[in-house]
Amino acid sequence: MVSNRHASGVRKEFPRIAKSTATRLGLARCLQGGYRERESVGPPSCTRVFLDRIFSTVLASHFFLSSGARVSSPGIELFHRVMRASWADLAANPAAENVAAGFSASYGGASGNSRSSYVPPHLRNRPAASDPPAPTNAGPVAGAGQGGYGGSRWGGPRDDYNNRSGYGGRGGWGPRGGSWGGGRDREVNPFGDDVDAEPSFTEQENSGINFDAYEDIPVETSGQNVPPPVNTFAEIDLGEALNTNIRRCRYVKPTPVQRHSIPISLAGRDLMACAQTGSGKTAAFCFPIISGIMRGGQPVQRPMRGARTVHPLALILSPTRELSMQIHEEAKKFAYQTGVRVVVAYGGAPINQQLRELERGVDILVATPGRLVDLLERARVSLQMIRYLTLDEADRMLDMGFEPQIRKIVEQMDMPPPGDRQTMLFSATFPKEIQRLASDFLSNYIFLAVGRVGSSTDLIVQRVEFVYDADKRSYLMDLLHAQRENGTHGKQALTLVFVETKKGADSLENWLCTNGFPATSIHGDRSQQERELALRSFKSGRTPILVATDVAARGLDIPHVAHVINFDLPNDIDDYVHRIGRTGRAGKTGVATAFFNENNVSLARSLSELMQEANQEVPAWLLRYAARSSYGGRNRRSGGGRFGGRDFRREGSFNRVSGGADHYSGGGYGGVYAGNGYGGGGYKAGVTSAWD
DNA sequence: AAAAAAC
Repeated sequence: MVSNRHASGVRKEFPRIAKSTATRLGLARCLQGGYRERESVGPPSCTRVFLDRIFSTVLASHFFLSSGARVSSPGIELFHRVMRASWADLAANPAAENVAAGFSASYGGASGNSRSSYVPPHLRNRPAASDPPAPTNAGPVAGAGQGGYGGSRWGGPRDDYNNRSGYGGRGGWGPRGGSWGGGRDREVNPFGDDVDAEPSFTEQENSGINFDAYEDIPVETSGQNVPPPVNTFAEIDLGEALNTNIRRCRYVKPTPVQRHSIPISLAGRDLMACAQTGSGKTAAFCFPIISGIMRGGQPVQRPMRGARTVHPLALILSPTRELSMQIHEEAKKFAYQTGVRVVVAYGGAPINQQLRELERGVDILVATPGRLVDLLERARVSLQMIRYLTLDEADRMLDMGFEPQIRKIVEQMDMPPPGDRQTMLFSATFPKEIQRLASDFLSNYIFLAVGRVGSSTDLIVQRVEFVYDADKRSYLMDLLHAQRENGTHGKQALTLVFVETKKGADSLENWLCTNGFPATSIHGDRSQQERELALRSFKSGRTPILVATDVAARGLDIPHVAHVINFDLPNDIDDYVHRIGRTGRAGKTGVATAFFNENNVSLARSLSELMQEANQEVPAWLLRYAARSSYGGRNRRSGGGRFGGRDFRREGSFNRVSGGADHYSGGGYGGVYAGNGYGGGGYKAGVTSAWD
């Protein structure tokens, strides 16, 4: 029905073709070139004028940024400052690269182990833990929160670090053993020495965070004996190899979530953390895991009886394949030359290659639930050595569709129980029910909620247009043309178009391509190959328009998304928040446009409230819809969601963290968290918290 | 009601 409306849409002059052919043809056309001139559709002129204004601002910032020109907005100014610092930082550390090269040079000679034997991390080339070789590291502050498990929690301190020869004490953080011959095991440099398709894109993405806004970021922690936050990476003793990688990633300072969560994790504590991706969340849970694995503290690695079962030490679960891939990519950077092996496993891809990767040894396994269950049932993976468990997008993972699988993995296989492992849950929203579910997995955990980086600046301009279904394509065309006509030439400024259904995504992609727009699509009915190709093509700017279902709504960090269009609004305000969070990332500005019509009245209230809190202009007609509908946009999960959900253990105390209330309702939240009038316990639909 | 997640 819905899709019929789409299908029978306005543009009769563009007859639909059989999907497969049309898509292929369209794709080919898209790949060849930019937008074709639009045929003769007269847009409402006032809309056009307005759009031109927005786009000239937003897109200008995007493009001037990449060309180094200056834009006089405070946010951009900060961005530039950070960027300069980052590059300076890199330039000041050419030594790091040399060190790496040196390691590589001594690589072959030093490692004479059998190539098939997996050397557990704690046996790999380590000097004594008490003597971290830190020539370039500012003196590590002793005891920066690592009290928990340094050596005692999982067995005594190891003194067999030095059983490898060939590395001087200082060089001890070199490559893992067991690698020789044919370069099969050579660790690929994930930092782009190898030519990547989109170097200019990836280079900046992690450094553009608006660090100067940190002081404004509100933070709430609760739990017993919360370790204090740190202000610099130098305060944390993560090890030289990890520090080198942090420099390579151009991380200058820890982000707020890192400042708080890393000491907590290093102290061995369980954690429930509210923070958006794009704020360094992946690093926040990867650093302590990698560091902890490098420190050893693991008893003897079990002999691999039954030959093929592997025993990862850490498990990171995420709800989509692409997110797992992204986490894997990130984690590989952090683990580069640390000897810690990161392997990813997800469905839709041939399992054999993943099995081979696993057989070569795995310390950190990143996975989607389905494939992991498969691997567990085949006894190719055992969880009995798991010391770290991380659920990314934990609210989604514990949602109805996923919860049974997660429970199976965490509770019904051979994973150590809470307390014997360290569990870290990351999500943006932690409604009470989800917290209650999640607490089954946790032991004496700390709750942490961190605001959005740079949220106080209005990085995302939110717009809502009333558009009937039949007019949506025409409106979309207006938007895309306005974007193009502002000098972007269809390159780099990426547009992400969300639709409700997979069918709708196919249909819209087809229509766009047929009309000369370089579009592609991603959704769950496409093959994994197609999904990955689409994402790459979008990221690289080759097809700067991506039509997506909610598979792309969460967690994906796609730099340079200038515009998110909610072609179909979601029924859930949380999903809306996740979707628009794909833009305005890393200190950049972004536009989010939503097409609203009478099918979306249930969202009216929560949407208008959300927009008001974000200091956005709310159209009068939307306010009228909102006033008419009572409980809009409410969903089963969003009870009590505010500021990423507060710690449900404190729910008894109705007060809002006296002294902290100012904190939350102050200007610092850019609205999404701010000034919510939703007193404790009560819940109104629109109050979502963090953005991811 | 839809989407996601194994083969």
